[in-house]
Amino acid sequence: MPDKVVTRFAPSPTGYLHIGGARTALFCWLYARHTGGKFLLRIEDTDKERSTQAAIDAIHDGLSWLGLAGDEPALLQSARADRHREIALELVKRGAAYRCPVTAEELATRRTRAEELKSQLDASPDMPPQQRTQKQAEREDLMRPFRSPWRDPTKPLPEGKPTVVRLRMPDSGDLVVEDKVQGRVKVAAKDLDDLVLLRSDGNPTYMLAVVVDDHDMGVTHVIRGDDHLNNTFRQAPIFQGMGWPVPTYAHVPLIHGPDGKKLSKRHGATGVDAYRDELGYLPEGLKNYLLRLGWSHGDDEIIPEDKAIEWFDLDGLNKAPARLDFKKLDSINAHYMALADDDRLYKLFLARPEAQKLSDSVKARIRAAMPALKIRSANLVALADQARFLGEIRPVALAGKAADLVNAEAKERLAALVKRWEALPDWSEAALKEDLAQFAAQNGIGLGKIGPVLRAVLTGGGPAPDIALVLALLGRNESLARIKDYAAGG
RNA sequence: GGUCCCUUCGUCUAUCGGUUAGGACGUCAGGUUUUCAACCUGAAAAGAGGGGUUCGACUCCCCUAGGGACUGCCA
Repeated sequence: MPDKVVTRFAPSPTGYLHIGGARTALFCWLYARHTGGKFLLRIEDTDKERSTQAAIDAIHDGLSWLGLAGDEPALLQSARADRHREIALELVKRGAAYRCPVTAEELATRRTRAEELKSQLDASPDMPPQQRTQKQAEREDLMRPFRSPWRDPTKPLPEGKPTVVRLRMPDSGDLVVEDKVQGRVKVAAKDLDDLVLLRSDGNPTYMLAVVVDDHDMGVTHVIRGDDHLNNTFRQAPIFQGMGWPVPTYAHVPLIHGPDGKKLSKRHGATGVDAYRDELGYLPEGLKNYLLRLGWSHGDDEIIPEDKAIEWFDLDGLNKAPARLDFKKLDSINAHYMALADDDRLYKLFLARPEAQKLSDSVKARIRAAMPALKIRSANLVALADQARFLGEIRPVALAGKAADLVNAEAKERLAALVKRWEALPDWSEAALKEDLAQFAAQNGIGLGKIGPVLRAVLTGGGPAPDIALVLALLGRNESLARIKDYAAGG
């Protein structure tokens, strides 16, 4: 009987939920759902500087927006320091770790010396060969993974000097991980250093905390960014030192910006809150896109949540990092926009800054136009842009291309038309429909050309309105053909 | 520098030794719509390079190049 799957998402609070983190959270969540297991949350808040309550709230906020809340209340890593210490000491007792008096400063000096040597070697290519090889040897020695002299248990500790607890890495041989995404990965033990588990002030390090927490939470599958792949070889020996089972690992590639470089602030949106607030995406749209980024199920593109749960598996994950493509995000989100409930979209629209100063009658128009607005908007920003024209009824001078479409007489009539519209308490279906048809017929410009004219007149050259939008405003989404019939038939 | 990971159209990807290398987004052309959008049809567009293994390689192995991660008493 295999144990129930337990996955976890363990972000450190940085002020927002990173889009890449959101994707790994999604994978963890989907895998738990797919297998009927549990999805847990842990906040790695041991860095007191960064870990404010606001930063933690931001993570929860992003996750709940995406519908990825944990199955149990989130664990705060900082609250478990005692437990971590306990394990560190147990590890020492078992001989899997040891106390070491070498200070951080001493280690830093080592690194500085190595860099010094490198710049010396680089700066003087004509250095005498003997001197060169000597310096190179010294440097290589310094660059080697750190093994403390005190890993020898018989070496006595200096009196009164503070110590750290270091992990005793295996002396030789290879460490092997069967990663569900990356396959079999092997690292020689000699390339790993004896990392610190407990600082000299008695506080646990990340490497220790992760392992203890994962074990205590019963995590069976660690699905995380592949920037942690190397860390696996530092963590597995800790599990083994305690005689704990090592979880199954799946290291998913990171998301890169459109230019192929690691996603960073300069690419624009890195936090999911920006995708929601600034870019106006729907959570289901963003989720579907994120899922397809690095994972596939044949040729399927639009994958609703129930299908995602049914189909998701670690096997489908790609090994290469994927680039963000906003055009494709738009296209996928557009599907979900068209599917979304009108009232829901209307509420989302009302919450946006664009909607703040609109009058009630304009809002009513927009609500009425929602069925047409949503099918032509890839996201809420585009929707707000489309809706803008519904709120900007005002006569302005014809300009640009639109002016060529009508003669002087027509312009006058149009001005009158607009005046009449403005005088209306609200746009009634009959009035507007009639006016449109009449205007078109009188000017012989065809209903189709009314679009640009309207645009110039009503919005002063703003966003392109759409004849279908005008119709939607009337509460309908009729075809242009019907309007033509109407105009022709009188 | 060391260790590890990655590499199919511009982008996301399918292919799990035998295909005219498929799909999606984007792009371009045409059609429909007397605007835009939407929609329909079509087109261009890919196995990083070099060696092997094999009857046969995008697929397996090696090398090179290019990207990335880690290399802290940060997480």
